[in-house]
Amino acid sequence: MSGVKLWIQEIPAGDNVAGPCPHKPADDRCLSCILDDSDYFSTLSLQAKRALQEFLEFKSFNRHALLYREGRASDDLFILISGQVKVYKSLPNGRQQIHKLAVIPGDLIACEDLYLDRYSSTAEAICTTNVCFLPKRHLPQIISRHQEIPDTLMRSMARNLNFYIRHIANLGQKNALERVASYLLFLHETHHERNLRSEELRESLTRTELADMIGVTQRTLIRSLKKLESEQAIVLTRDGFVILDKNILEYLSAGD
Amino acid sequence: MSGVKLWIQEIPAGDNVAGPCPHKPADDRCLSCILDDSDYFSTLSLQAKRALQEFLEFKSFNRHALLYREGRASDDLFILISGQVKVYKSLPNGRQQIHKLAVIPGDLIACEDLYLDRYSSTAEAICTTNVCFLPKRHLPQIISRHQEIPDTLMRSMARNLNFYIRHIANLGQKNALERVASYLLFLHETHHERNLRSEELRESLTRTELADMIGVTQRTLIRSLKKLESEQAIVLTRDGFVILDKNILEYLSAGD
DNA sequence: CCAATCCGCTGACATTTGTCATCGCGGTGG
DNA sequence: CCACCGCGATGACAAATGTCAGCGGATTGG
Repeated sequence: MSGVKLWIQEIPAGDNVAGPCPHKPADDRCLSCILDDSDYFSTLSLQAKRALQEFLEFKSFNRHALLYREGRASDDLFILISGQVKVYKSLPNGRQQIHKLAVIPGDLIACEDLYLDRYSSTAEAICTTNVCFLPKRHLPQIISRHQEIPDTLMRSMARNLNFYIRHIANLGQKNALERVASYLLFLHETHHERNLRSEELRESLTRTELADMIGVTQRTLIRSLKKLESEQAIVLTRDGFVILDKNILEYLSAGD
Repeated sequence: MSGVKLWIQEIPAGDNVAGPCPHKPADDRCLSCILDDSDYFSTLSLQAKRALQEFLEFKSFNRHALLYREGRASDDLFILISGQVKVYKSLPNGRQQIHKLAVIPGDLIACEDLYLDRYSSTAEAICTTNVCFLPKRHLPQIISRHQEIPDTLMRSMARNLNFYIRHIANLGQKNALERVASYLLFLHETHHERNLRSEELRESLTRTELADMIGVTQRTLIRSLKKLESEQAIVLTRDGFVILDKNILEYLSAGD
């Protein structure tokens, strides 16, 4: 895999601490701008950013393009810049389970495969998406020089673990309606986390994808959405939905 | 939380590489013996082990005792020495979802809460269990001195991520029978991984706990076990089961 | 020895979820 | 403009799963 080189705005020598990049608006090809958007990487020192810059490359994917495929040699780690990526596992019976949506810039993709020879999942862009990728073979070198990097990775992995645990609890103990309500609330949170204003939450997944994420069939998903609508919790719109009453939604997501 | 100090067998100066501890049989209070059993820690250098030793403490728990409780201040990281621990999350509706069983010596417990103020789950001993715990506040110091430590932690976290992803796929896309079959196969694998010989796999969870793990009710779990028995895949025994035909089990775990 | 308890197990029935076939809308390309 | 296709949506029915009440064996403690 190969891509476009990234660069960092030159900053007066001696300025070693992290800080917002001077570009206004942000430049998609400037590593500092990219990392400033990220929860994890924004606090990296300039040196660490420079070290990353040396090995990071930039690449674009269109809808339905695969970042990587389950079973292929696992060579790279990905950092989301913009767009959305779904990561899923295929089962012997042909079904798919989406276990992760990367939507927030800075989200790390494939960190679970860091120590595996082959990717354990498939990652697919669900809209036009920009990422940078970091060949894994360079990581030991980067890590040995910059202790902030493993710390950053560990923070990201720990956050992922918590996300998965919540997902497991939802899948294991909630019925379809509760799961759908939980997902909509989750979407609402990330929406705010990204500082988006609009009342309407745009849904980027198809009904079938959403069903594959929350572990039900499309039929059941739609039944649950209708139920939420009839309970006045949400309104379905053209390509998304609006939350009418967050309390009702929370009540329905908990189940009794 | 406080416990008993661990120690390391003195080894001639200059011997800096990792190696099996000379104790035969292994000594439960000797850190080297403990770590030798672990996939992750066994390769640590002697210096790193010594650094850990300084902060690790040993503690025992009886069945049903809690290592920590969801919502309490998250101060420690745990390493399993012997016994078994279940880690679960409680939901608003009163149900529990077990997301992790620590059964193999060296298993890390609570690493998902490393960067959180409070534990996000509850950990409970399901039999007499020995662990050591490491106060999190000492980690930055240990990490800055020994780069192998974050690497070890990351390996463990990556493995956990993969385990969770598989669990999510099972919960989301398999029916009860397939999940039960998958779990039994998983148990069979860990059994071998621990070099246990007996044909009979001892089940340490109650039916209800097992149900809480695979996300079904106890009623459904038993239905599925009976089905597996009637298909000649397994035989239920006094306190465990025997796999009669691994192929049948694999076939049933895949679903078509 | 008995009572109390925990746990595995079962039947009967209600509810949820999946399956399958089908319809219709909206976009897209010839 | 029309044919095609992907996607959302629906009804009817089948299958899986949950709920609840209850039985009985094993263990524990008096």
